[in-house]
Amino acid sequence: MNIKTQLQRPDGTRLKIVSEPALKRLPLYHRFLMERQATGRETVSCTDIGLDLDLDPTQVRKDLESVGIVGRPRIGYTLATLMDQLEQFLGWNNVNEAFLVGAGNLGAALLGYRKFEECGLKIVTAFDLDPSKTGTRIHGKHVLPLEKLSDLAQRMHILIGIITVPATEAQAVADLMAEGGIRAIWNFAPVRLHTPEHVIVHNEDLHCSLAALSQKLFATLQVKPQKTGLASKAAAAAALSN
Amino acid sequence: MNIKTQLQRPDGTRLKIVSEPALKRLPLYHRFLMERQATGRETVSCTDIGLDLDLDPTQVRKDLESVGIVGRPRIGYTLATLMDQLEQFLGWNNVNEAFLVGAGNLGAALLGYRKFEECGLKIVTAFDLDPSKTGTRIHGKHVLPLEKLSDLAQRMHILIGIITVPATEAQAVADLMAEGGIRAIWNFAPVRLHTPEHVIVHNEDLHCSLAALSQKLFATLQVKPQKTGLASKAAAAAALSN
DNA sequence: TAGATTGTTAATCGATTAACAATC
DNA sequence: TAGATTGTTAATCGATTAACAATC
Repeated sequence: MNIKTQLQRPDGTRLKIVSEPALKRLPLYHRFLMERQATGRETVSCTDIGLDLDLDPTQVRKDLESVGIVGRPRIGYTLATLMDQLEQFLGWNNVNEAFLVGAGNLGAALLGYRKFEECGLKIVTAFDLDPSKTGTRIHGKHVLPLEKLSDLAQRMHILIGIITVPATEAQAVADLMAEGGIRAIWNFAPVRLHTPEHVIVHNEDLHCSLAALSQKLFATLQVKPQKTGLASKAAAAAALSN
Repeated sequence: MNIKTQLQRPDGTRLKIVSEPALKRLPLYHRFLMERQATGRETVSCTDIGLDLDLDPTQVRKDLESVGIVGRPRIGYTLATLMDQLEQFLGWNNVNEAFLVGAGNLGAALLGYRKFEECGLKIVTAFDLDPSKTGTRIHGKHVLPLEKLSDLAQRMHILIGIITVPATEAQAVADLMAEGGIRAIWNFAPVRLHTPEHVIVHNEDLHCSLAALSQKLFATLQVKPQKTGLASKAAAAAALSN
């Protein structure tokens, strides 16, 4: 079956294919709707959304359409309904249990981040190689020895794995996850992982992201020399002389 | 001046404009080269790189070309030279000092992450509103009260700010940063920030990223029912029944 | 009704991929 | 020389933006 065609779910509902850029915008829309809900308004237009998020209204409309959400000409979308539909589509009403491997600084931060649960992600257990960490709890969650991962993942039907180990260990962890039947890996280690075809990897590579940031900054400093204050002028000059 | 044209730096060197996707791949190339260096080989071809990173060789070549790196037909690129050129372009030989605001879990994790320094990012100080945190040190770095940020940023010519506060406070922090002459914000809070035109924002929104991941997982489970083991079949079935 | 907003099709833009000549 | 690999131009693909009719 072509991935481009609309898929049929077991219950007959159609599953729309939404492009990744569009997908990443949906949570932004939802967030804006929450703010707007506080104002008491009951409808929104794509113009409203686009204005706040600095996006083309047409793009917003296309995104909503791609998810199968329809509005009413002249009126826009009903706020509450739209929020529901987005939550539904994003799966925020369900719970996906996940394992996290690597109870270091970053791992601990993710374990302590409660907001993920609102997005349907529940990190249930952490794993680590370091015996000084295993057996402890971090933010209330058990840290188990790594060798238990694969077996437990299978028995608990865990589908999502989060990798926050150093780059050198990441591939080995990914292998264990694949072995345990995990189907999606959220990889925070700065390496590209090789996995079996049915295991998808989503890279959160802060190094790459940082490279993009520095470069954008550098380009900006070149193109638009600051015009506002002495201090900032000096700063820009200092940066250029690097 | 059109941002699309090649820019001229004060020293006459041309500054190439590289697309963001390409930019984010450059660190991956560098990483592969480091691995390869360990094997003792002295040259690489785009095919080698593409094979390891699962990228089209033509794309690799285009990326390198866009940065102004040239190779030799039939030979490829000299490993050491290529690494140097990438580091040069990415600015990893210089140091960019940065301020971080929000000494919570995530903030602390970033403060403790030494690898950023290899990429030219040095987080020099942290800031927080919480008086129980200010005055302390995290991973050796001072945590100062937020009100000192703007003034200090100006005096130290800090150009990069990192935001790891809750969504509700992020905009206020961004305003302070802009006031302090900061020109680039790495924003980990799940909100879109509004900043003056000359301040660029790079969003690292894990919520959005998670949405993309869950959705990809969901789509994969629909399209390719697992064929390998009983356990994983059960897992997939369980997920579908959600 | 008039006008704002959706729905939908077409145009543009940019990035990726393909093709092929140049070259070491 | 022969063949692998770069350099470079063209084709494809997908996402964004523009245009405009339908509609409440």
